[in-house]
Amino acid sequence: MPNNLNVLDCADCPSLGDSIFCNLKKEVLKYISKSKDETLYKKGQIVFNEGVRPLGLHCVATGRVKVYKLGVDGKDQIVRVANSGDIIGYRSLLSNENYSSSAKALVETRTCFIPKSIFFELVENNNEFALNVMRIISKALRAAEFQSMNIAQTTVRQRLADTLLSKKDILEEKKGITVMSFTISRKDLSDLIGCAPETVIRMLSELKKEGVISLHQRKVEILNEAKLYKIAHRYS
Amino acid sequence: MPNNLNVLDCADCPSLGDSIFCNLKKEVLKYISKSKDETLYKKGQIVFNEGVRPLGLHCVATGRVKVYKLGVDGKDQIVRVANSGDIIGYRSLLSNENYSSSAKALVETRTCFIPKSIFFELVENNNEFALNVMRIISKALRAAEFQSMNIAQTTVRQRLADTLLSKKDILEEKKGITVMSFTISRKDLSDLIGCAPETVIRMLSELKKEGVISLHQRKVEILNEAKLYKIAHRYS
DNA sequence: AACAATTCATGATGTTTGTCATTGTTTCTT
DNA sequence: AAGAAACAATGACAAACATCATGAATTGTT
Repeated sequence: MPNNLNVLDCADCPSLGDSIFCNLKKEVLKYISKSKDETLYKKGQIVFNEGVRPLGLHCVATGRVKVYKLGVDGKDQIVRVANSGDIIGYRSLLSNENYSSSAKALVETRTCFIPKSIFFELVENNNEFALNVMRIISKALRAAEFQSMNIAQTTVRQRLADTLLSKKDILEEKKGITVMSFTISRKDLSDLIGCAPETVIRMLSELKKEGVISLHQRKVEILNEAKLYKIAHRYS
Repeated sequence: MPNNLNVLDCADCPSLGDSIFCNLKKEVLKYISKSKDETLYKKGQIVFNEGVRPLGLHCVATGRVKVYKLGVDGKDQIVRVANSGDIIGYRSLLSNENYSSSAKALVETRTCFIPKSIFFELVENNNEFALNVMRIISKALRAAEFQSMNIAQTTVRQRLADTLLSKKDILEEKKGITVMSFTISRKDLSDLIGCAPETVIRMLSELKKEGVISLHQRKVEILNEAKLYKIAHRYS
């Protein structure tokens, strides 16, 4: 069971700058802080479940959460990965529907829960905030539409390369040198890409043989970024 | 070249009730009408092109428009089909990006163009309107996320059945009896489903052999709706 | 109405990817 | 620290689908 805390003021949140709350006034932030509920999720814990009625907005303060749809026989589809500063569950809230996806903590994660009433108060009375929300959904929509085309028209190898590149900003230190590496399970990778885990494993082995990446347990390290771009057919 | 007209007041638009403008006051509608620009597109004409900067909002008054992304070598991906009352191009407008997809008239289509400035005036000053827009994007996002999972996890046969069912409300008259039929090219069907046109043709032939549909040129008629549901794995 | 240009339809073939089975490895639990 | 459970890796095989080629039908154009 997740722990409930109630400490940090939104104004002091380290992720404030990256969030849709970035241009809200101090007093508004105080008001939100009073009504919010901070929660700590351990790795693997569920933040919310598909099909359930949303009661408010979840905001990732620290950690990482995967948002995924339940597919046929355990074959989930990861819709997006939310990092600190990101909000989750806003789509269902806005269209007044039950959650169309579930959310699960990928690592230890701290979230803030803002009740539905407060969220709609903000949306309805604060233009800047409403526009921020619209921009967020717009970008999510662009990404989702791109993803459909991507799955329909590219090979697993291409998508894998693309996904690895999109994760490259998650840097890790290794003997003082910053390397492009990150930790992810094969199942999560396959759920992101939209294929069977075995296929991901095969493609990873292939890329490893080609010297493009190295693998140590669940840690993937990018060795040849340029080649990865070529494989992904991305030129940026 | 599309014809420019300027006649109908938004308040008299037959699609008003189905649109995001449905709960705007008469005087607001008059104000929009004054600034808008009505255009007639013949079948196959482009409404806007991917990569171009949006200058305003397009609203489909009558007709049907496909919104699609350019994929690799001519393999487009249809994002959605907009009917009368639907708005198109709002996503790019809101996130202040160039169009991420193109729009083309599937049949003779009449649209109204509302300049960017007027659209943002409405969004910023009219809460009801802003919420309508949010709901529209939210639903589009839900659909797009579902589509990703659908393409990743279902067969072409399933998706074809699903797509045919989703078009069944486009009824046509046949000797006085209302039948579930509609006209669509194989290429458009394949761009919707995300596969090669030959595969769609094969699956259509299969369904025809099984007596589930009948084909007369580009007209598809649903003969056995129940079986189509079964094939699509939809139980609603 | 006749021609050109698309689109439809179908077959043959190859690629990509999924499924199932097996073994080794890692991680979790007690 | 040991046993159980989950995950990773790989092979063999099958299914789904794309591609290419060809001819027929349809549509658009003059």
